[in-house]
Amino acid sequence: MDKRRSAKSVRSAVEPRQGAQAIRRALAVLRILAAGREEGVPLAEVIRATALTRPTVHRIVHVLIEEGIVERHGRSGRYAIGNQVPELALARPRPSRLLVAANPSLQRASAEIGDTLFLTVRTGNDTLCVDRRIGVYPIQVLSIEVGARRPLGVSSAGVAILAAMPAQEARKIVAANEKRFEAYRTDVATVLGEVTAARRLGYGMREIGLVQGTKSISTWIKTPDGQPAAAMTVSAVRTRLGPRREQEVAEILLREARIIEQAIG
Amino acid sequence: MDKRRSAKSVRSAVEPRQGAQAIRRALAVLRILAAGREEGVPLAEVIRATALTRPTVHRIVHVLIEEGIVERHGRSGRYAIGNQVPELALARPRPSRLLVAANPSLQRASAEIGDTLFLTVRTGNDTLCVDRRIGVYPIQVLSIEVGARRPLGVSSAGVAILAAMPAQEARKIVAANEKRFEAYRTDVATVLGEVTAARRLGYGMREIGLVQGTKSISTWIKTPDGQPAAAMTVSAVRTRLGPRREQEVAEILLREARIIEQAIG
DNA sequence: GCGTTCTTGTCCATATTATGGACAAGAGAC
DNA sequence: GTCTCTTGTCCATAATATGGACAAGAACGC
Repeated sequence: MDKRRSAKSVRSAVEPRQGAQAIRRALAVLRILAAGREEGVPLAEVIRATALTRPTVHRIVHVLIEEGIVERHGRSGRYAIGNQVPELALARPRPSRLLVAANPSLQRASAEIGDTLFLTVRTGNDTLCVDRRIGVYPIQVLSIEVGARRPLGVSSAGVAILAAMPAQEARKIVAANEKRFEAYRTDVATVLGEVTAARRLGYGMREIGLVQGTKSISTWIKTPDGQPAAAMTVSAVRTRLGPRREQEVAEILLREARIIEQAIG
Repeated sequence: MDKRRSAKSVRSAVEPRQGAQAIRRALAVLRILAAGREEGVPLAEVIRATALTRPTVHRIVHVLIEEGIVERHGRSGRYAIGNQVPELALARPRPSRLLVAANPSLQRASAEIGDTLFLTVRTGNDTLCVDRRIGVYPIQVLSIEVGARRPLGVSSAGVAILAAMPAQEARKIVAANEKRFEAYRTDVATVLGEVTAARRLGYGMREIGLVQGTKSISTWIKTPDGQPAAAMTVSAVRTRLGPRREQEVAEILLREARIIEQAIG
């Protein structure tokens, strides 16, 4: 408790504000629910993912239902993000600067590559798909949709974003997501290995994508202050991304990532 | 405290869940911030509008900033809805059912009337503009944008929505908004008078719109269970909405409102 | 310059609030 | 029937969030 006093002058950067445990917990719950999209998430999984106790999660979720922030699905009893969240979101200008800046690059790269392209941002300890372009090639990986949210580290976009940040910060995020990795059949060590490999390679890559038989390549996009802002990903059936083509695709993605960085600078 | 026990069996409908004061307060703050759109709201106004104390609002707002839910604008120091809210909103399917159902009616009415058309929903104690169609007439009321949020009662859409609900419930909402009416130079008595007039007339009307020199006409749209779901509004410069044309416009709005009610039923 | 009136930010003793262990009850599986 | 999964609830208690009081800064007038 004396720590608080001594750190007074640098608090904003260093020390989390106190006196709002409940609010922080409610937000943690909301973020887990957001990962469940329309179908929602059963209570037990929220408890697991947040490491909170049953009564606490139960209370939070039900208060949020009363407030319209969370909805409960009739038959399944799963909890999901409610109507009022997009209503609050209308207060912000849309589309975001990043989306505007990335648009031409996505257009260009999609035409050039022909496979599905994703734009993914970091939000807290998650990755969030914010844009998608379908290519011209007849076989496309469509399983990841705009709004898809996963723990940072389980997708190639997540690996790329982690690779673009200071190693220590990346380790902290990966550690925080440990409990959630189980559901994706991975673990802290595997993810950190992939991140290191991505740093060496200059881009993120997954031989085995989240979808069976697919392969993904991701480049990171940094803000002027060096923080990773987003990742640009190509996903395709594995046979379409052999070593030679991997090289080609990576070069296009790297080129466009630099262009987007200029645009948001 | 003994009340809680006796009401046990009907709690879900009657009694608000306890043990989450902080979360409820944080949401109240967020809703006020949402009304400030991009420009945001100064802290003092949040304190006024929520009737919370300064330290409480300050703490809530700054925790929400740390969590990315709220942003603070550089020069003005105002607080606004942050980036992470639309990110959470991506978890929901867009566009909403109402928007889909109302689309053809808005199209048709807009072409027929020629003035600006708004679709407005109720969210808590607020009205929220969720769609807008610009007409063909050269003078258009454009000051109200998608995302605009006001206390229920200050706009003709709000009056229409209040008129469509049980009188007692409407009174409760109007009373809850009392503190926020000042900023719009109105009060509880005036609003209740307008609501009564709207009930008699069958639609909401404001001779003096929120924008100087404009007039608005609104019809309500109800869900199958009789709850008001939205309002459909025409705004125009006052001279364009004389008694005869008011009648015409109201009839078109009433016709389309019934069609939308069928579509969402 | 100095006072006045705004604003935002902070401290800390305190009472209220949120917490979680323990238990209950319901739904499936076998 | 039992076992195992889920969700929901109670209530004594500790910890949390609260708000009165104060500080400090900004903008204005003179």
